[in-house]
Amino acid sequence: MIRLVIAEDQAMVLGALATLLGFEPDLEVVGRATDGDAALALVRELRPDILLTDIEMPGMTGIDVARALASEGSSTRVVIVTTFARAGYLARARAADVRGYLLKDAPVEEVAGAVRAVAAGRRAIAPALAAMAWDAGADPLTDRERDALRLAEQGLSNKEIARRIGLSPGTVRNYLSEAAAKLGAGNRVGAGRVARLNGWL
Amino acid sequence: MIRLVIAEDQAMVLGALATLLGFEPDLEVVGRATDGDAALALVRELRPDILLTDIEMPGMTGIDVARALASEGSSTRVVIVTTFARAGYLARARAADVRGYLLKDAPVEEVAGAVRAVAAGRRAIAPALAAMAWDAGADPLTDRERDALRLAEQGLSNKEIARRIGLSPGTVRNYLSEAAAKLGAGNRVGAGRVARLNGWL
DNA sequence: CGCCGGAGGTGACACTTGTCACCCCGGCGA
DNA sequence: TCGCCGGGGTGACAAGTGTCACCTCCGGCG
Repeated sequence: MIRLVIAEDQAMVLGALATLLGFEPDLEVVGRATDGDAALALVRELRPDILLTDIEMPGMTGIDVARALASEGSSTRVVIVTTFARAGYLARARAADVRGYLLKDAPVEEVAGAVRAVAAGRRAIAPALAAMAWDAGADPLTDRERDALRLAEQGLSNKEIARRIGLSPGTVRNYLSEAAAKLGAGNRVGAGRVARLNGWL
Repeated sequence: MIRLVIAEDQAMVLGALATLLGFEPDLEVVGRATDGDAALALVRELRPDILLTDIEMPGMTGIDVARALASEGSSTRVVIVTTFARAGYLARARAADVRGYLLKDAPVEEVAGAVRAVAAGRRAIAPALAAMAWDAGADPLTDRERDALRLAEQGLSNKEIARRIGLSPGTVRNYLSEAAAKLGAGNRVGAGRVARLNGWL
């Protein structure tokens, strides 16, 4: 019997997934969470074989949870199920020792298959993802550039961004200009789009 | 027996929903679609009692489909299930004669309830949504402002936006400035954020 | 010790945006 | 007919942004 905790912020999807996976004879859903912090607590308490989690959730992301579990040597293996096919997410997931990465585009049956594969010590990466990761390359941004870009995305001016991250406005301009150049965009807005699309923000 | 077509672009969610609703004794899922155009074709062909649809899908949105059905006097009633609690979406849905509007945050059971209510001629609006629509007010943007904002969001310059929508760059500046003022933002980026958050884009 | 490299900063210049006042012109109702 | 919108446009100015060359500081490291 494979014991499973599921974390997913959309209650409807969580409920549906839990119910369907519960029908599988060899799977048992022992816990559910609707945010990252609850998921982490639940995994620590229940020590399931597998944590099946979304990435985008209130509080900790699924990747944050995976990283936390990895760093404390938890025996629970993590499978990520997410909406977004973004190369950067996959890269970060791999770094957090995530064993499975599926898209919500996939049929439900695939989830059960992936859970079994990962429980058996194998990996399960959606093929579309694997291909995309190949030709996407690594995140070219530095931490500072990422910070600046995240704020620029919200419409803040150089001056305001500078105040928030404790740099001078001129440096912020330089960073954003540099980021746009790296990402092949003409300005901060385009740079933000590209970075977000690739899962680099 | 209530006959149902479900449209939803995430195959996993579509499958889960269809399976679970199929278990309800009084509901029958007669068709599934993963994009708006397919959903419209399917509804025309099968004439179900209810179309349960997401908003954001490739091709036509769920609201577009609802509008098309309403304009051709279809007897199929539309229930929307979506991720986003955006007042503008709800307003447009109402204008398209949509009878139910739920969030994926809600538990699965609510969907069956809403489908039954709508099939019986009643309405079903998620309470959180109803409240939000109340204090959100109407979309303050003109069509031109919306067009310009949509392009500005992607990082295009005034000149490029002007070329695409056939106006002069100066006018585009005026529109974006006006839009930002209406939305209480300091610049086009902030204006884009606010508009998107409210479902006005 | 001296040098290097990277993080951060400055200043200058061109270009883009934001703001505002004002113009043109094709309806449309009085 | 007049007048008065309202959509679209112009021009000017201030502010913000993109680009680039060059500077400083500081922590390694040969």
